[in-house]
Amino acid sequence: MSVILRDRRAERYAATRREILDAAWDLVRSQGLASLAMRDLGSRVGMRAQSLYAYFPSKHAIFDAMFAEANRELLSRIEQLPVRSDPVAGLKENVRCYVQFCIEDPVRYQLLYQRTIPGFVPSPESYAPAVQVLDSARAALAACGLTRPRMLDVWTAVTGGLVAQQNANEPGGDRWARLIDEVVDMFLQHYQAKGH
Amino acid sequence: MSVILRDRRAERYAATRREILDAAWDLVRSQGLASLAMRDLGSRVGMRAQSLYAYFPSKHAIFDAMFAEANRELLSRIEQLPVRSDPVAGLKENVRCYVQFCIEDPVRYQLLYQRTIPGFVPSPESYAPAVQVLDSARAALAACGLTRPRMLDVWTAVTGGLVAQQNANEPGGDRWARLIDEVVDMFLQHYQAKGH
DNA sequence: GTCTATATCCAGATAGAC
DNA sequence: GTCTATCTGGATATAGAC
Repeated sequence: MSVILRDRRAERYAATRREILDAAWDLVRSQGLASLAMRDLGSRVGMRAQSLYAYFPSKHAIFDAMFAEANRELLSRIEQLPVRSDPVAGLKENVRCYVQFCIEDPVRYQLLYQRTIPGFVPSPESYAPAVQVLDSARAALAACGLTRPRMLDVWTAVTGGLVAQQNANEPGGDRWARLIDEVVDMFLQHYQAKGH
Repeated sequence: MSVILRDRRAERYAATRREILDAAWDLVRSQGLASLAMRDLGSRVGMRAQSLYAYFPSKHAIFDAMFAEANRELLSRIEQLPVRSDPVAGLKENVRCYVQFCIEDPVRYQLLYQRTIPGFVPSPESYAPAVQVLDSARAALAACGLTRPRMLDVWTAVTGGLVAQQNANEPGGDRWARLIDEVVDMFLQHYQAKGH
């Protein structure tokens, strides 16, 4: 009778991949996205650069895995937000979660939202969670009675603008992030008024 | 008696610098900022890469000259806007000018507002006009009775957000740019109301 | 001011032994 | 799965002749 065994080899393989990705995050955070080099990455995990190719077929594949990982992390946080009976509270929680995620790691933000790596295009699978994140914002707005596409565009501009200014001008600070409530109030007062 | 002669040599030198910068703009627009290479640039103007060093001491110096040029261009456009008796009209004209400048050339936007070139830091002289541009926004807001620093931060977030979304998601389009009036109205209705 | 020649260094990726 | 060895190509920048 056959027994089910853990695949120790696969486990070790996955653990090494995990280790490589962690090292890659460390490196890009300290030296910048564009400066990630296979050699540095290899030596960080105790390998020659060439050996990394046993785990990832290319450097862009590493970026793609990081891109997917970051998107999944954001989606996971959004999905774990408590359900609010007050839709405005829900909307504020949604945007707070998004802004916090974007400003707590400017390099991750750069990878996800600014396309600055020559030749890197994320795969559709890696990009997919971002669509769900946008859907969550759409749903949060709809719960507040705001369903027009234009309103979602203004919403992404306003919230994305806070994050962009924060990361560009004062990374690590909160000069723009602390304006969230004020900006959401401004938005809601405008669009929840009659006439829209 | 001495006569004043044109310095033909200096004129030629300046013209060649001008030609190099124009070629650099062409190249980064078609291939991306990060892909600008001295060889490509040289061959675009009919030189070896090494000869470019007679005109610019380094590649970063070329980026710095482009950075300065773009900032001066924006400031020049802002300063040439007609004076408006209606401060709201003045504010809208200011932001329209800014947004138009940012979206008509996404690569220039990337150079000015996203720091993505490893090691490149603009010189203070090149950066200076950007301060005056921000001052013009501050003045336009003040003319509308909005003088608190927080209001300027919200303003830069809102207008910067429109530009960031436009360039990131639909470069060359106007899906966010056409929301300017609506967003300015939202902003003014909020901050020109009593209580601020 | 432009050239050739070169220095120096780096990159991503592959082949094949073990 | 990791290594050595290597391929191939890229880069910025300098030296010195003309």
